Amino acid sequence: MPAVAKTTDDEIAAAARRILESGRGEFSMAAVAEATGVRAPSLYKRFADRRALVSRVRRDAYAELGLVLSAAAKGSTDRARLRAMAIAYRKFAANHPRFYALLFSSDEDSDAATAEARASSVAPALTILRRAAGPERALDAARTLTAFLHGHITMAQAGVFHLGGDVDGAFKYGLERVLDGILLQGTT
Amino acid sequence: MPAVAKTTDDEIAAAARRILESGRGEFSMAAVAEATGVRAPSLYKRFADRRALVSRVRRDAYAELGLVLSAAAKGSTDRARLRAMAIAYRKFAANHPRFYALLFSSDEDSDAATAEARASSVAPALTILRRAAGPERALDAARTLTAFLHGHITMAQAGVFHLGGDVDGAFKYGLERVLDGILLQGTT
DNA sequence: GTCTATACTAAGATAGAC
DNA sequence: GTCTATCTTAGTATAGAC
Repeated sequence: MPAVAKTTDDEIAAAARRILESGRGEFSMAAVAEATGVRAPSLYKRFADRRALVSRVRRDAYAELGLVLSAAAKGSTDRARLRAMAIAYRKFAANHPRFYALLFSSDEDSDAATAEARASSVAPALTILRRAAGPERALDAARTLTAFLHGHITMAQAGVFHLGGDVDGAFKYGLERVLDGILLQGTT
Repeated sequence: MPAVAKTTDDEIAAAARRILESGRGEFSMAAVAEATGVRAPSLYKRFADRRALVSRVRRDAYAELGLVLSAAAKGSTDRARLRAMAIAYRKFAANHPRFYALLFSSDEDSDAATAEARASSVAPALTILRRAAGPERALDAARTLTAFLHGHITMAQAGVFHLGGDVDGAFKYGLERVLDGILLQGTT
């Protein structure tokens, strides 16, 4: 019975993610194999190459981020909902820095599944912004907010902010100022 | 005369930068050596290891960005000066993507020289923001603006924005909204 | 300071047996 | 599907001669 499966695609992807999050660098195929309980060559029966595995993990990351954002979209006003989503987004990145970083690694990973996972992770914010920033400005507003979030997170992780001051405070201040800018007047 | 110098620290750093900007990945010591016209081992007489060379190139990047920003800080109002600096910042990143990326690679590169180069590159913006956002909010405002810029640039480079819409337009819109948010009322 | 030569490490990927 | 064994590429860094 050597042809019996010892692992699955899901297990391999989960192991890759675990290694990514625990380590300080990328995951290697050898490390993923060891964590999965098989030898490295066996991985290539399930994923064509390392890129394919990275791509799969990236899709998982978009999916999980989407769930986190949807769950966070609570509040009595659009502004409150956006604020809650922004804070959840930042928390997700802080809890899973390398998993999060995968979302923005430019691997020319332009397959349809990834694009769809990405689009659906932003969808709830876009729905709110169509109301709160206007239908024709919703996309630009989403990009403004996301750019601020991503920039703040990345810079904090890179240690660029260690010139004094309170990073949490800077984030809260910046978030309110960005919301001030993108939300229509009268949106509380 | 084998003890005659064939190269200098500056030449090595310049070659490393060139390779970084032209290639699609990191620079290798071997490639830097070849571009400099010496053999790889010779580099280790001038830079203790690869980290030291990366660190040097990063400092150069901060210095050059600082010059670009200072030169761009023209305009009849504080808002116009900040806008011009933001556009120059984005252009710098677009022209030298990997050189720019070096500024945010977390190498635990916390030597004093780097910190100083970083601080001085932000100084002109801080001066303006002390007036335009208030002295006690200048630092937070600078971080908000920089986070937006860095986030937008990074996401564009990663290809995250290819879901339709106009990236340049999104940038201009976002920049004005962030300026709306951080500038005190009455700042034209 | 520069060189040749080489040690060392790491990683991705494949061939072919079972 | 999984394995052992191996190929290949690539890179950092050092030893010791000149």
